[in-house]
Amino acid sequence: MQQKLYCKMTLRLWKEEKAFGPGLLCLLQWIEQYGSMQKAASQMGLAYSKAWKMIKTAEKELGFALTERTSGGKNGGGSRITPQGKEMMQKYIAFSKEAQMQVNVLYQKYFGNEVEG
Amino acid sequence: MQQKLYCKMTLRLWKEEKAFGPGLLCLLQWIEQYGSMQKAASQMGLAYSKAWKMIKTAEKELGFALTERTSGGKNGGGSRITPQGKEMMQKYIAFSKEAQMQVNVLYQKYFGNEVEG
DNA sequence: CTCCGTTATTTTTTATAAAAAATAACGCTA
DNA sequence: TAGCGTTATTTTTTATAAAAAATAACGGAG
Repeated sequence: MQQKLYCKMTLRLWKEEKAFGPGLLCLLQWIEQYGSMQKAASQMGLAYSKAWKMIKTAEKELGFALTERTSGGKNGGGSRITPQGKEMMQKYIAFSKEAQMQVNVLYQKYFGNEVEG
Repeated sequence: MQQKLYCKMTLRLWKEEKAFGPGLLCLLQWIEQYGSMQKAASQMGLAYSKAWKMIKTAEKELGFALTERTSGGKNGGGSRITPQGKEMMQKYIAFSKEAQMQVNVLYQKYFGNEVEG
């Protein structure tokens, strides 16, 4: 049996550059779990330098810090999510979830009777 | 004054590979206007070979022809949109439009009070 | 049969994005 | 002071995507 036609939706927040999207959300979630940018990037199969640039760009665009990062010290330092960062994550998750549900309904309305194959 | 935060939504239809998206829609619209893949691609600043691959992939995934293409003859041939292709375009446009409206409402709900700057 | 302007297809080149690597800095510990 | 494990940053390399180029085929007109 062949795979059915389906719809992928992506929501990205922009200013001059991309400010927030699904990749960044995922990265932040892993940072939250590990307390480390390096471990988070590694978990995602992402180059550390890429992860670092994503966060740097997003924070510049948003105008506030998503993470608080320290280097050096007992365990070498680490990263943690700021309250504003956490709020952003929660809002984006809720926004995406609700949007996805609505789009699913619309997709059924327009493409629900597509044959599979 | 700085640009405000806003949201970009993209809707892509998939099977194994990407089957339909905003780029392909645009390409088909220019083909409809010009009756030529070459002119349409040129209009979009797109390489002809890329345009050709996009259509070929989409038609393979969807399982039906979006365009009917002829080469040779009086004016060298050309491309026209099949009835199924036209229907696909119309459905995708309506789907996107309605989804965009709903997402705009949601965006306001979640991010409508963001400061600009 | 040759010319024309298109589509069809493959190959080569270029541009872009990502990864990898290398180095520095940080600040605590011992 | 040296070592550790992290973040910070730049440079180099690699991978991917797109563009460009080249060639063939098509089929009607002259």
